[in-house]
Amino acid sequence: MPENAVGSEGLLFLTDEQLRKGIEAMFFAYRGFTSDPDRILDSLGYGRAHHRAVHFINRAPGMTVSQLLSILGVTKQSLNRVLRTLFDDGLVEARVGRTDKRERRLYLTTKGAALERALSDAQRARMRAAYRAAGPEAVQGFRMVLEAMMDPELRRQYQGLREVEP
Amino acid sequence: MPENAVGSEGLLFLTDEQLRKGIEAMFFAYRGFTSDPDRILDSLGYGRAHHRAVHFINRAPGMTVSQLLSILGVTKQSLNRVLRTLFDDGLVEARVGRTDKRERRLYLTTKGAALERALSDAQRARMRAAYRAAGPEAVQGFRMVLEAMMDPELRRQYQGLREVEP
DNA sequence: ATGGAGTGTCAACAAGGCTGACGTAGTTGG
DNA sequence: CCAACTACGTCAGCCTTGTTGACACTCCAT
Repeated sequence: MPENAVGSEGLLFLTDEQLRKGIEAMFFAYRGFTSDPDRILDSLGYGRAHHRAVHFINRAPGMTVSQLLSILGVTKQSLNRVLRTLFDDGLVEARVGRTDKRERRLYLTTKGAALERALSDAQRARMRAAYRAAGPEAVQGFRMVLEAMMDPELRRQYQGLREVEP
Repeated sequence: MPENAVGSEGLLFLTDEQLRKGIEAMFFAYRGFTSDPDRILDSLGYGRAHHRAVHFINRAPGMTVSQLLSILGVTKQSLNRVLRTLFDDGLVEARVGRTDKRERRLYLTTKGAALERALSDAQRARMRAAYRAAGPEAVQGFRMVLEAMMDPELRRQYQGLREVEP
């Protein structure tokens, strides 16, 4: 891309035009990013909120409700509406905390894990294709810019997720 | 980042773990990406939908309603609700098309341009900081991956915006 | 045993998507 | 010149997902 050339000393490349391109790239790419899971979710009567919940419960099984709340950054009323449908449909189950019995530890059921897999397969396929098309160094850069763009608190959530014992 | 090392031949890096990291990076980064404009919009009683409209009208002044519809990917009823408030508040004005009088060409007013500037300044500041932190090659990679992640039709929208004559 | 934390729930509301249907002005093709 | 189509607006109604405020319950910790 000669017209898009980046100065080798890395000072002149921060024009408003470059920044605007980056902003629009985020906008359009995010649309693509969510479109495949959205189709699956739609066909099942779910929305993105369900996807997010299922994703992070799969990511860190045994998570409590308030941990999930803080990751998702929504109110508990909002999350609860979603969690309830997931319970009712048998995708997620809650087990009472062992040491603290007020807590409800969240787990995917077999059925929930199947949905999670379907959703993430779709999303990974797109991500894989994009990674392949762009190449390894591009992927490195992609991740670096995204991490730098997060709020510090969110960056901690991003880096600090681990499995929790019930 | 040694623990994150990418194989120099670029074949082994597409593990599920790498892909999952990329997916979550998109999720958290997008939250950061929208947070600064969101604060400004909130204080004025607007939402993201207003931001998107104002952004693209600024981007390609003289755009018709249906062009904007196709870029935003929403229904006209939805867009109209937003446009009406922008007209009423004097941020956007519509001029009847010169050759085709059915068309309404959209322009920002001085006031609208001021809001657009405030919003994009905030967003650019974050983007600039992320770019600086990540470095020029990272920016290149960032853009490449994002472009590869877009739907082909959206990619055309992304690349093909230009100013339109009324 | 009392305060506070973790959770559920009810009610009410708003933004911003959607569909379907209809109207009006203006353009275009036969 | 008229019929058909296009661009746009609008009304009505629905859904998801977010919000606030209030209240109740269980349980942990001091």
